[in-house]
Amino acid sequence: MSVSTANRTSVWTRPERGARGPVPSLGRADITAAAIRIADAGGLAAVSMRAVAVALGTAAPSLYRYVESREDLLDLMVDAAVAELSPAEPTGAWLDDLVAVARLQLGNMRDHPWLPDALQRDLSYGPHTMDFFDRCLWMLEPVDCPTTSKLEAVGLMTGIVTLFARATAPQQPFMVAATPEQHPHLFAALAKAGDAAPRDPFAQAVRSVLTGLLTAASDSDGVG
Amino acid sequence: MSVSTANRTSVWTRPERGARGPVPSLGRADITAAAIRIADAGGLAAVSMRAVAVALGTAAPSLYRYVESREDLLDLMVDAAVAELSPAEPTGAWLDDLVAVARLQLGNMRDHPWLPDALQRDLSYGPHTMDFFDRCLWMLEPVDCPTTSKLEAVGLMTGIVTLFARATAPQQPFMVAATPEQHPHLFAALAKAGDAAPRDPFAQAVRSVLTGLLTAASDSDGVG
DNA sequence: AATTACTGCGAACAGTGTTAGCAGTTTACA
DNA sequence: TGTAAACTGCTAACACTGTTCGCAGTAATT
Repeated sequence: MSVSTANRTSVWTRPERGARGPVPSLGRADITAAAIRIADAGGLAAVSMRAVAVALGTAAPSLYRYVESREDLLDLMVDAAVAELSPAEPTGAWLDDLVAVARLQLGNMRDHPWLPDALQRDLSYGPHTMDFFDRCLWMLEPVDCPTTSKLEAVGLMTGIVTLFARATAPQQPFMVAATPEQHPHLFAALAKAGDAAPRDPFAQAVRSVLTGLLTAASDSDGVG
Repeated sequence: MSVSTANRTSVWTRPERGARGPVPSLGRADITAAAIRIADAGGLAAVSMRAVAVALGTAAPSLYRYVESREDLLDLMVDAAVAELSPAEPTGAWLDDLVAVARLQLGNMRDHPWLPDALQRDLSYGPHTMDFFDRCLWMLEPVDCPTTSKLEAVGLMTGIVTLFARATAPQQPFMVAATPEQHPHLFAALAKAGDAAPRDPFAQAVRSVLTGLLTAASDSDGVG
């Protein structure tokens, strides 16, 4: 018996190779590794089928013997990247455990800056991602709340990590000039920027959201 | 005098048209409107220069008389969409004000499902987006904390809204089958899904993050 | 030995953003 | 007014993308 959320065909359900023809010179692992190397260097946009192919010394159409589409390849990349973060076992302090997981994720996205982009697709989770979710749910065992909420919370946590990963990325958002007449508050804010760095907005945000979502929260709906 | 965060050339600094040639048959507003119409119907990927061009009865290269690149067009689209949300004036209750703003944003992203995608580019903010930031900072005037933190908080709020906008979108994340042996906690969670819907995770998350980031937070690092 | 199923890949297709360059049009300046 | 400068609109084209077709070669099955 097994439980799944959909039955779309994906890389994970398709066998890696048949048993009839000549032995393939590549494997999904090779292709995935090459793609990740390219993405680490040049971003997700640099991962074209042709680029991956030349990195492997073959031609682009050959890749379609191993992968059904570029989307498949991106799914493989995500799962391979998620495999790199190995969260510790639960200690019982679920909030600390999950904040530690979030820190791991942030580091993972620093190692692979393309990861946020790859995550925001309509992706299909692979086995390592499933392991990851399972770990997080294990950590959340002491929490008494519906399991759907726990999954939601883990998903939102991951989302927030991507937000921070993006925000810390090299490029700064661009603004047209702010004038004191049209944008008085923004002008004031930009003029005296750099007052004092907040302590740890990342952990702060993660903790806030997790406690907010997973805690009984008697007076939280306020003005609704 | 003015304050800006960068001096990259962008749509906003370039004049809409010169003063020498024949009067243009289009304007940036027309092109932006057409592009938004296409994106509303078919997503951001459907917004190709050629598609926008035929929607306007012209050829693709003509658009480059009004816009320097597709990125420029996307920047215009974002600013036009942001212009549609007109947040109320501050009431003094900053948290409630901002939660209301977040709700407006969420509605805006429901009207324009491409907005999350367009927002997570390396975009350059236009005048309406500046107005929006200014409004938010105005709401945050009663809060005593560094202005950089306020800007960060508004940015993070917007990010969280995009996460929810995506999560509520039609497509469901896909998972390979979860087995009780390999993923015991995930299996249990998926098996008994649908216990009880949480009350309002959106407002919950927004409130949590905002208070977490903007409040003096005497005991917020808790168990750490 | 024949069949079947596979691999690897050159050629090609439909699509993308973008540029070159040209004819025609309007303004600015002499 | 005449002329030069600056602009518009657009056809053709370039370099790129993901992907499919179909063919030659290879290994396992029957």
